[in-house]
Amino acid sequence: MERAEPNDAERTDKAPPPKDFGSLRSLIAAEHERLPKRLAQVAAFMLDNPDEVALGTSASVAELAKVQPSTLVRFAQTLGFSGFSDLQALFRERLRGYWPTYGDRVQALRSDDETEASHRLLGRFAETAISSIERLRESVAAEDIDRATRTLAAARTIYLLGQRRSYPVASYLAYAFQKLGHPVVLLENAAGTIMEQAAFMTPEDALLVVSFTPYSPVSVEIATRARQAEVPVVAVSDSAFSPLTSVAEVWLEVVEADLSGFRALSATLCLAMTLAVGAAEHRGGIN
Amino acid sequence: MERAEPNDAERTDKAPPPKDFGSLRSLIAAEHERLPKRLAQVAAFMLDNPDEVALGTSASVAELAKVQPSTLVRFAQTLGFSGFSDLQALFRERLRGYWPTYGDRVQALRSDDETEASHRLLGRFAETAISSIERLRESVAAEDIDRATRTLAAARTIYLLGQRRSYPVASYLAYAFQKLGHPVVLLENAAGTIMEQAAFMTPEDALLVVSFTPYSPVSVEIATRARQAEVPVVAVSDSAFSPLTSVAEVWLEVVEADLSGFRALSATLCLAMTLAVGAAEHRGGIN
DNA sequence: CTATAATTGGATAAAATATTCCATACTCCC
DNA sequence: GGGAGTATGGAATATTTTATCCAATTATAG
Repeated sequence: MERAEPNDAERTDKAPPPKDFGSLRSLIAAEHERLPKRLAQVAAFMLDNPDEVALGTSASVAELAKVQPSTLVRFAQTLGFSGFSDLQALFRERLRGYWPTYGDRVQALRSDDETEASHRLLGRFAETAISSIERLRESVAAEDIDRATRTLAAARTIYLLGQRRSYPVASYLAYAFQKLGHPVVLLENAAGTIMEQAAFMTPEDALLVVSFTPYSPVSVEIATRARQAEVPVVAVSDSAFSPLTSVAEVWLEVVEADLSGFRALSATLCLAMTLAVGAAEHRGGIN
Repeated sequence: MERAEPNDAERTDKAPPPKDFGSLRSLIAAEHERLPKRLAQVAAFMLDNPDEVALGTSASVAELAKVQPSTLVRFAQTLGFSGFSDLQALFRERLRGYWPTYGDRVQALRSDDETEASHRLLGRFAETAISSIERLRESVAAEDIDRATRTLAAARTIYLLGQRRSYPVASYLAYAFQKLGHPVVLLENAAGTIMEQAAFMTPEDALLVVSFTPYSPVSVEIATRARQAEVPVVAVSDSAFSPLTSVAEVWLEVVEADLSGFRALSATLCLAMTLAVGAAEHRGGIN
């Protein structure tokens, strides 16, 4: 019987702070009206300028919101945080891709019952895939896609190259281009004849190479030779480091989120489809 | 005549620092090779973890990059910045407006409709993929995933089967299981020996078959024989009408949204990853 | 193999930043 | 209009974070 006010849901100093940005945002919106003037002002500012709150300092945010830094701290404490920094952490989390680390996920998996865990796992992969795709959409330049699809559309035969993790992408592209009626060769190392196959490329063709860290030496070698033979090269890769960036005419970046040490392909396949269909459209249209 | 070294393009302490994230990134990539070990390590880390650099402190970044904070400062100074903070400012600038990209959006919209069309195409594929993934998450039963992963985990060797459009999925699964340390055989029709390969399956193994309409006769045939030989069969398919549903012990449904006659694989790959990692979890952890 | 230069790690100083505290101003009720 | 309770601004303080410096190590040239 220690609680003084069990009757009302009034927010007190001891209320627990939100744990994710979504809840925080709802909370700020809800509290906005019942807060005193300056604090309400802060609430409004934070809802309107989340990036500023995430990236600024207490002083810079205070200045833009036209309040004192101490008011920010008070505001955060009113919401249940220990200070401005804790609140800011949630704003920053939103900016970060925020994919939970593997360690966190294992805990989540082990804690609940097994069946539940399986579904959670799917949920995690789903979320990760969605983030990667959204990131792709924002980061890839329209111009690059356009140049890539034009290059491919102009090719007599498209040579596809992808080893290891990139192989599924290459094989999907082979399927797609084939279905779209574009002559295509999927370079494979099955019989160890990949270099010989690659030697058939001419400047009228094009090479579409997909490669991620750690870069397959074979892919790099073939791409380099293609460049020397003046074969147009389009590269899909995951980092500015890729040795491919220097040999490719067009270079498209896809960053897939890392989960448990290996990465998905959802975003990469999205880009792959875009390239295939985009090239077909340039070539004379499929619709 | 103040400049001491007008002759060479060597990067000195007085070289002007980049002014936007793009140039910075190129610069880091370019310098990477000629930098000493630790500084190169920092360069690599920064290209791979831009979010971390933007949001972390020098100490946290240093820890993740496995260097000393002072090394970060030195790195920044080598690039022409006054310190780590200045360099970090560019990383933060990129993050600001990461979600709503006003500047980029304007850029994307400018110039001809041609380039815009390309970007639209990507946007459409992205949305399609996302909705497929979300549907997958809602429609798949946790119990089915659990049964599927258990079945796979129990298998001595996992046989993978996927033709045509499903082939990239099968090859991705082969890669994933291999990396997770689970013996796996990817059934391929390269030399026309696929039936013979499939005949090696025993009840201690398992068959994971991926097949979509129109169903490949070969896949159905192999799955049916596997069933007769009492080999556990896990099927991934897109409709309850699939001939696989009757022969499989566990059957998982994935419906990929259709876009101008083209179906993606994003959701299917999501499920594939879940199966691979889920099975590894059951088997006793992947790390 | 030695000498010299370059690079690195870690401690320490400097700066920036967040939080607390308190006097003052404001508001609401009597 | 006066007084209790609350809110606010701003300075002082505590904390965190960054930058500098130097000794130890490693690489390089002779």
